[in-house]
Amino acid sequence: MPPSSERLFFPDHSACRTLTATLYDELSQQPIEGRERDFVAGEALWLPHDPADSVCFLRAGQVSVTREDSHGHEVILHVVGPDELFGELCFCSREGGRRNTTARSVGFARAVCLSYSGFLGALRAMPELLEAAVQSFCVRLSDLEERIDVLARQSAEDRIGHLLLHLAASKGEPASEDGAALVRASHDTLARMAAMSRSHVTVTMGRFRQRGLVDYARRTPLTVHLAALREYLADLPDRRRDGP
Amino acid sequence: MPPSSERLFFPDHSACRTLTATLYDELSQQPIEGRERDFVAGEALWLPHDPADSVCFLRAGQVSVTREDSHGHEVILHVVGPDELFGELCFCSREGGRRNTTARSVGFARAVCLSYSGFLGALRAMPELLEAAVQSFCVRLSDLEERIDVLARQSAEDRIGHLLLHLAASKGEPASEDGAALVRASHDTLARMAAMSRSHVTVTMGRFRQRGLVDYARRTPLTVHLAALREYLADLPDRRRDGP
DNA sequence: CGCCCTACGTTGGCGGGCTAACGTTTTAAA
DNA sequence: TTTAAAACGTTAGCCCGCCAACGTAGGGCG
Repeated sequence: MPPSSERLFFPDHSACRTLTATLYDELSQQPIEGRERDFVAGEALWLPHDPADSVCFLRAGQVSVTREDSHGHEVILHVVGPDELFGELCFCSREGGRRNTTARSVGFARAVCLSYSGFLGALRAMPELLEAAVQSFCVRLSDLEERIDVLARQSAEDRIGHLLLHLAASKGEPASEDGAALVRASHDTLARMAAMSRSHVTVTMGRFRQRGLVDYARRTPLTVHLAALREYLADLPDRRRDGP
Repeated sequence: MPPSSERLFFPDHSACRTLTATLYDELSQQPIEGRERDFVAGEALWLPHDPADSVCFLRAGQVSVTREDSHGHEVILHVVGPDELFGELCFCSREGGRRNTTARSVGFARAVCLSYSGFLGALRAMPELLEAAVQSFCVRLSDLEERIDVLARQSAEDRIGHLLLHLAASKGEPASEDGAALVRASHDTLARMAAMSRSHVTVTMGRFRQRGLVDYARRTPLTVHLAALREYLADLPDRRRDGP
């Protein structure tokens, strides 16, 4: 889609994920110490004080990884989709080897969890798995950097707008219309991703809808008009901070 | 230091880094396609439009990885210290395999860069290197999640306070005083990390200093009184957002 | 010594995002 | 059906963090 699109090693993440999925599929059939478990809606995969001693791979469903401060405000760090690796903060988290985050299944979910040694062993045994894992790490890092880029913006339109572009690029589904993407997220979810109040998300999204940058209705997926939104955000007034 | 401190796999990151350093040291003596380069102060290691096709390892100096929006506002994503792996976003960045970030040396710096295939090959060839690389990925992920946790806070004292705690935990040096840590960062740097204005950082830091939570003077490293600051932040008034 | 440059300090004013407190619409459960 | 609970919509007011535009302190360099 970008004007100067050359041949990439992996054009997008779906390729990475498919690769990863296949390999983890083989992996789960190996006799290693990984156990598959099912989770009902809202069940916790781990809590902040749990030891961070395993890596997980999501087979089906959705899992949200959140972090909350002392006052109970919750930030969504990561929404894990099928065939994604997660929980990799293991082995070196600073505060006593604990998770410091909460992982909950959204709806039904099925996940495979591996111990650290089991994970390393599998990486050594299967070269292609190593490649897939590196890809997975890179995707996560890229995702988090993009999240920081979103949170560093101070205007509400800037934050929500760029969050939508990010979600569309990473988890968006193709829309019927051309140059648009479907994003499944409630205003409340967007608020907890952008660290804004829910009502202000609604107000901002309302403005976007009036300008024809997005389309949505109650309980239906958002339609993001990518080019129009991008152009609008680029033309936003320049609020610069104190200079030298 | 935490009350319930059990035996950890790696008590802190210095262990990871030492391990990594040693291994990369061996690595650089292997005849693989990695080349070492020196950079003068302010020189760019890469620019946003450069292809993201290599992994780097910092031997000496400091490198800042930043991202800037369309209006030229700059956010510091990562300050790389000696013996750290960086530039791992390679192989799957969405926008055409470009960096989308800028890496500049702060002062003099020396870095080794490996191609993707060279990196993977080295991981396969040296099992201990694999372990070090996984550690490195985990550190980066943990760091970025903590940054998100900081940026998600809206009060200035909350943001700067938690940023200081984070910096003290990750890059802090032991202070003469007990329960304190030294952090080397200017107000301007803190501002670009917390996405705040420089002047407001100065105001907030001034308040912290008056309360005895930090100590600093011009051009000297900050002294952060960890326990006191933590307690102060926990007692901050509860600004909660609109509930159900 | 005088110069520049960086880093920290200070204030006034203003705008935008949060809080609070509602209302409306739709889905799911009882 | 009734009730409850999400999810989206709206407004008023206030606080706080940004902006602008200064001032001050020191370090490095000629």
